[in-house]
Amino acid sequence: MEFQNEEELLYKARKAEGMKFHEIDLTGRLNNPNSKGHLGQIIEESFFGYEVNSKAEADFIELGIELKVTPVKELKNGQLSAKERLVLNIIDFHKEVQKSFEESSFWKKNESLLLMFYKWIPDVPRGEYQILKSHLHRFSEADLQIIRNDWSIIVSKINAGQAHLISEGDTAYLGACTKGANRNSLRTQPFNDLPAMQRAYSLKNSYMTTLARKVITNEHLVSIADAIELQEKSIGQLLSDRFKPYQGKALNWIARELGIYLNTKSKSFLQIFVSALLGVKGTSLEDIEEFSKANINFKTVRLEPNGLPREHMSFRNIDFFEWVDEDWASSWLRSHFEETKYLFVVFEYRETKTENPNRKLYFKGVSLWNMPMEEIEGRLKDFWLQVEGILKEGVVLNKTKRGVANNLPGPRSNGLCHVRPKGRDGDDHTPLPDGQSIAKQAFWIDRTYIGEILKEV
DNA sequence: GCATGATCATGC
DNA sequence: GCATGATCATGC
Repeated sequence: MEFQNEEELLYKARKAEGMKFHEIDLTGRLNNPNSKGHLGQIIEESFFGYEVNSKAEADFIELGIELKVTPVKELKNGQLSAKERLVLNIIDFHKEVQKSFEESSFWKKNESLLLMFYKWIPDVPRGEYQILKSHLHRFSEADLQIIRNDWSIIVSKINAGQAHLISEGDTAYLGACTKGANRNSLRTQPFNDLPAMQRAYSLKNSYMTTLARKVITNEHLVSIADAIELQEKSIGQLLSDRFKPYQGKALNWIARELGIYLNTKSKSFLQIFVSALLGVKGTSLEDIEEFSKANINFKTVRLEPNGLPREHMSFRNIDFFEWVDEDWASSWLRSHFEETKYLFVVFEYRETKTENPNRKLYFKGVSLWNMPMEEIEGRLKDFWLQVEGILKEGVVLNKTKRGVANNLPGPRSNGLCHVRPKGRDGDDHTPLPDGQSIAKQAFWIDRTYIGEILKEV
């Protein structure tokens, strides 16, 4: 079927809204177990009636529009979320470095995307999935500035001979995710003899989630930067600049200046502080567009006069059954640190607690950080494997004077991260795969490592 | 002084 | 009720 213009195409695409895949499939692809997951092909073939292809040109060539069929899911709290990142075209490391953004394979193929969102439901046959929304997506100017910057980051890594070290965490909206049957899907790279994992451009899960919520459930977010500002600065630079006027100032001075009440003990302290400094007082941080799309999380850090935090930094509690069920490549830990950026909001004490129990807190600055790939595939991986081994062999629990000791890797065991308890009390237990029960444990990053990252702030 | 196990406070 | 961000407290 040929479409004369995009209105015609969109009119047709919208007719799919509300339909289930078994109502669309005319060629029996749904029942073919070898045609795994290719719901997009059913749409191409049975709904739009054109031959399935994998050409470099866009799917609707005449219109320069690329078709993408992509799942969303419902979270436990009822909110809509992208089920996965949107995987775009494969990157040819050799060719891409010779191009400008405008000539890039990314832009050539994905400038206009016809997105068809369908709802994925666990344990339901694929034919029952329903198309929720057809949407013609064009990048806003502000998004485009960030994506240009992301594209340059990816290309400069290839130029630096580091195609094998690319990580999704390096960029904000546009990622370069691994794509291939397995870890042996390797390709050569132009400036290094080391082979690199095959990679494709992708729009990050967080970007797709934000987009789905906007398009499907009309949720609106607050933006902190416009296209003009983003033309000159990355999000990281922009944030440092916004926070700069307050650097080195005492917290109570800042609070007075901004007309906010800050109780450092309160859990909403960080929200209030950051949103006030960014000029969007009262907005919760997850409702800030740029943070939501780039999957930026927040952590407060309080440095002691020696430049180290007093405490290690805790993350989510560990589900030990999940740990042994997954393998490293698909583990929560790996994906989390590959896909998440952290904005550390750093404060410092200038006196020790013994010198002055009522010491003041000063704002030191912010730092946008993601765990480098070398670290993820190095110490983090070793740690993950070590824990997996202990869980499979059985955890050794020993009652001591101070509670129950275990043989999971503790602080300083690798300089990066460790396992430590985090629960209501010592009786707040969780089951282990070996049948025992242990006080709830969390994943922690060592304070020395945090201190190291924040040295330059 | 720090590792290490334990616990608090808050918000959903 | 529980996860999460944060902090306490003590023995080595």
